[in-house]
Amino acid sequence: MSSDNRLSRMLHVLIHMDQREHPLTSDEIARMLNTNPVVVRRTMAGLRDNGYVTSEKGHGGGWKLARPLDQLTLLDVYVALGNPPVFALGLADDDPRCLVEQAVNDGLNEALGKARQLLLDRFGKVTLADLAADFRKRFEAHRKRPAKRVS
Amino acid sequence: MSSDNRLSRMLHVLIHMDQREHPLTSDEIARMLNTNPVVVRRTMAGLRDNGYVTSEKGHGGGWKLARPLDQLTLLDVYVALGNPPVFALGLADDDPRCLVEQAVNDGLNEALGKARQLLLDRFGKVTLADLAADFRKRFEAHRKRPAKRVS
DNA sequence: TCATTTCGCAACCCCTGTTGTTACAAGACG
DNA sequence: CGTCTTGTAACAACAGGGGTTGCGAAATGA
Repeated sequence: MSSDNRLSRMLHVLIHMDQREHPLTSDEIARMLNTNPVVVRRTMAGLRDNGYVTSEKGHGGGWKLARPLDQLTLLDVYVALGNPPVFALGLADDDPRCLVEQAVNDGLNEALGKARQLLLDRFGKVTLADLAADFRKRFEAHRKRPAKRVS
Repeated sequence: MSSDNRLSRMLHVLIHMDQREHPLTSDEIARMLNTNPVVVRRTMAGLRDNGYVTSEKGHGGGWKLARPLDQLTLLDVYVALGNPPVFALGLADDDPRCLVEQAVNDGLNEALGKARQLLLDRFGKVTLADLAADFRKRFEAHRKRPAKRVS
């Protein structure tokens, strides 16, 4: 597992939750994600703390969406996960004495900062409803052409 | 180690190499980077294989720049390091059957792809000479005002 | 009341990739 | 030949996401 899949997984789950009436249990979600319920609870905890989903214990319990998908952006979910690092690339020393390294840091920071900003701006503009709409389009196409296309 | 510091380190070293006449040994470089010579050789190997630096054994040996800094971009160095992953974020499944997950992947891939492209485009436009020029500016400023400024 | 369902959470191990370290071979120079 | 220096293999250290087990607590239903 080289990379952090939490955002991807949470988006996936949230859209499924919107498609269903009843709450989803951690166990059901775990099967969707090919993982196990503890990982699900651990990851969803941030979304719960931010009020995007609610969890209920006992019979008939599980996870429910707390707001419509068009009021939830990818950025909201990303932030709810605790702003995990975007880049695998980093600086050798954040506050170096060497003037050469300071110049290098500034050059890299400018490029990384711009890329990060572009990414997060985009995340902030895309709602989960946008992704769900894309899903519905695929679903319609799939009904008409259920055979596998191998391009 | 949360992130990959090789690019940052190599940029740092290459600019120092340009400031000096004689070859730099792995040992000297290691001291600059607060690491040890084996790490230096391992990391510089990619730059050597791409012809950006040369290495010589024995007395008076070490590492030398093989081309001027204005003919070396950050992208060149990045690629010479083997195109390491840019993002710490990734998809749960690269080729999912679930249509919801496909929609999520497309949404994320678009945002990540654009950010990656912006970053690498920028890397391709900045030469090591640009960073060196920034260093020289800092150096001049430092000579006039050597006292620490704490903002 | 009691059993069952379900979340909450701590504690641990596993995996992957960078970094650090030791050891040794091989080439270059005096 | 002796020393300097790179080249490389092998392995430990470390960090962070992910997986697993175990147990507690709350809600439900009989």
